[in-house]
Amino acid sequence: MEFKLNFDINEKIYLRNPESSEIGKLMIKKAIDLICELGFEQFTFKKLALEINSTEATIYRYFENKHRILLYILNWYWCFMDFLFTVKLENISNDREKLKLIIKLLSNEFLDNLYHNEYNKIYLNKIVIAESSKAYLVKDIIEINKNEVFKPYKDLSGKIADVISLYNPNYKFPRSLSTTLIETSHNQQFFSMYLPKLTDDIHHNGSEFTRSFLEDFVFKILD
Amino acid sequence: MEFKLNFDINEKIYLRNPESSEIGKLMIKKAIDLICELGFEQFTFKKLALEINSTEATIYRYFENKHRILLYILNWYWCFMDFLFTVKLENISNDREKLKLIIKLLSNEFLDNLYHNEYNKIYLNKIVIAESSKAYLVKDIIEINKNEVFKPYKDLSGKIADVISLYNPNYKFPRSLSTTLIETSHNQQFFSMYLPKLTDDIHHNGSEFTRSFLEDFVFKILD
DNA sequence: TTCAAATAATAGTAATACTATCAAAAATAA
DNA sequence: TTATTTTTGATAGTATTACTATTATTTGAA
Repeated sequence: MEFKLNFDINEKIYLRNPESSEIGKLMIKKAIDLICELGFEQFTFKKLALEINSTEATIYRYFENKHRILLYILNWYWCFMDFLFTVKLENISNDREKLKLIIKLLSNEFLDNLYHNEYNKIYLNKIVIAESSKAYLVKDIIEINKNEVFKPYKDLSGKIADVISLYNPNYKFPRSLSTTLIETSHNQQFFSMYLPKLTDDIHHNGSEFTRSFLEDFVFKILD
Repeated sequence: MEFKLNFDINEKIYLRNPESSEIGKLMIKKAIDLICELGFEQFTFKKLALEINSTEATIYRYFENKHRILLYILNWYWCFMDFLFTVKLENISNDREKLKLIIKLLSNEFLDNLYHNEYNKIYLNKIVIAESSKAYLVKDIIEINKNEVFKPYKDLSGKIADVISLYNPNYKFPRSLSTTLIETSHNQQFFSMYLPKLTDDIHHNGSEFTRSFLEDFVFKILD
């Protein structure tokens, strides 16, 4: 049995909700494929239009620009991760185990085929690793942030910070440690793939290496 | 007395060495100002040409594209940091003090007016924080990396890793910890400026906060 | 079935990311 | 100093991107 996951993505990200039509859903699906394949810089609405047998004009009715599509995809991912955290952590009472599981999820061992096969999760993952920082490293970050488009990321980071504080109430930097975990999981996976000299991943097993690095440092910090 | 710092930047980054002419030097100087002011995405050769009272064609004779200018600037910065590390660490025998100083330098407390006032170091710093990941988060990273354009970054990271290993020879992830320090120093400073909820920097003093977070982080991991 | 909404097809504009040409100016070598 | 090479400035041009606008057609909901 499969479930259809649906998240309420912040309305300010889109002009028309892509979930509200078939072409809208196809748009997101193919955008994930294309951004993964071409990289965000080379990704254009024209190429996406071609892919979905439609026109640029149609896409522009859904999204102001390609940055908004990236935000939409990342928001969906963050909501998905939040959902995964909720589901997978609820039965676990031990805070140490919770942290271990969080790190496992951040290192992308969630790629099981449970839930929702609408979007290609492997592609989604590559996008998160290689493109997610481009969502916030923009000149108009202040304006964009006013629309709460980073709320799902902040919520997710907040949840991890809560577990950190539960595990060690005396630790002074739960939020910063939380974002460091998230961002470092992306960085180390990227580096181990493309710039391995920047890591200690001698066996080239990216996500497994990242997991062990993150687990080691989190517990050294919190114990 | 002031010194003129000169680093040998990898020849594959440029078509013609900007250090070899007045207009070339002005090009880099103004590129730093413009990238800082407009952000890398909005920065164009046309705008830079206008700024240096020249033409796009002239700039294209020095650099293939704007990504190469970014790489040039970052290479200069990494060489500069390497130089700073060498100079400031040579008198220090205590490895713990060395690590502390490294963290201080990574948190941008190097903005003294010693050495070289050619480039605006405050701007340079903002570029490193907000734009440096765009140098490697590109689709053609594999091709680009073949030209050794990230060597200064790898060397710098390697030096930090060496100090880490000297301080604690049993620690298993010196390189990954080193890059995590570098990248986290950028992230936390950016977040504390624009997305403060992602940090614990309640007093909004960016680089001082980053220093204390990283120092706590490193010594809990290594002690 | 009728009517509003969404889409496709097409056109067009301003800006970007280049490439090419050639004359003028500057640097350098004889 | 003049001659020669190199670099620059001025100009032009192309393909692509990032949009906006218009209208005819299709779809779908009342």
